[in-house]
Amino acid sequence: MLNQGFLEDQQISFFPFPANMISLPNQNLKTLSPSYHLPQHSKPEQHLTSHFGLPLQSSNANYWAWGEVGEIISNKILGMGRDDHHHHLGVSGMKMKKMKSRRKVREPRFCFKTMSDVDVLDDGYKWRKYGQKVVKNTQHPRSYYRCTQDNCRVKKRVERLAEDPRMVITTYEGRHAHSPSQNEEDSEANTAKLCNFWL
DNA sequence: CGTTTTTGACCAGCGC
DNA sequence: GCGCTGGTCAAAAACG
Repeated sequence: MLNQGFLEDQQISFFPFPANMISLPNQNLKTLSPSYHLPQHSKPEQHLTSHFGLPLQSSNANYWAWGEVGEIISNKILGMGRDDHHHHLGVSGMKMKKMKSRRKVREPRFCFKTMSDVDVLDDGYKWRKYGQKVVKNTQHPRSYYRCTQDNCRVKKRVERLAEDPRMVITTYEGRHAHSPSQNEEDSEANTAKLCNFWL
């Protein structure tokens, strides 16, 4: 049975990503273990299927990948977070006022699963960690990251599979309103490769 | 010393 | 209402 869900009223698309769509720029590969390119056979994890409300799709590529094209309904709280300046005006973060629910904002979200011994894959963007949580029925904590770019509210969370600690689940939420970090000298190549990702 | 991470507390949503 | 759970905040600590 699927989890209650934000998915029920939206269209869902699958991403049986070809391996080359997900592969990271060469520059970044050195930070990854060899096993990153040597996936082993694995089976879809049942609890993940229900968590995301999506059947996993296998491919013969290097990755299990799945996701959605769609939107989620945000909560009705406005003025949260440091990219919103309401709380600098005397409303403390923990005493935020509930504002009238604006038009519901929906954010695209998708996730994928890779085999890697590093938790945070270098995707060309700069992230700041803002939380970590141990979720039920898992032994590895889930980490929450936010894009450091101003006016960019993209978030991602990273967790490791309890059943197979070699696997990392990365979930992106939102869409970047800017290009990946300009610090990398071959950022053009990065952008070229990653554009498949974010479009 | 500016930026990022850590970490416990807080919050909202859900099920009962 | 209460308790559980996942997501977020923010102060302090760590980092470079």
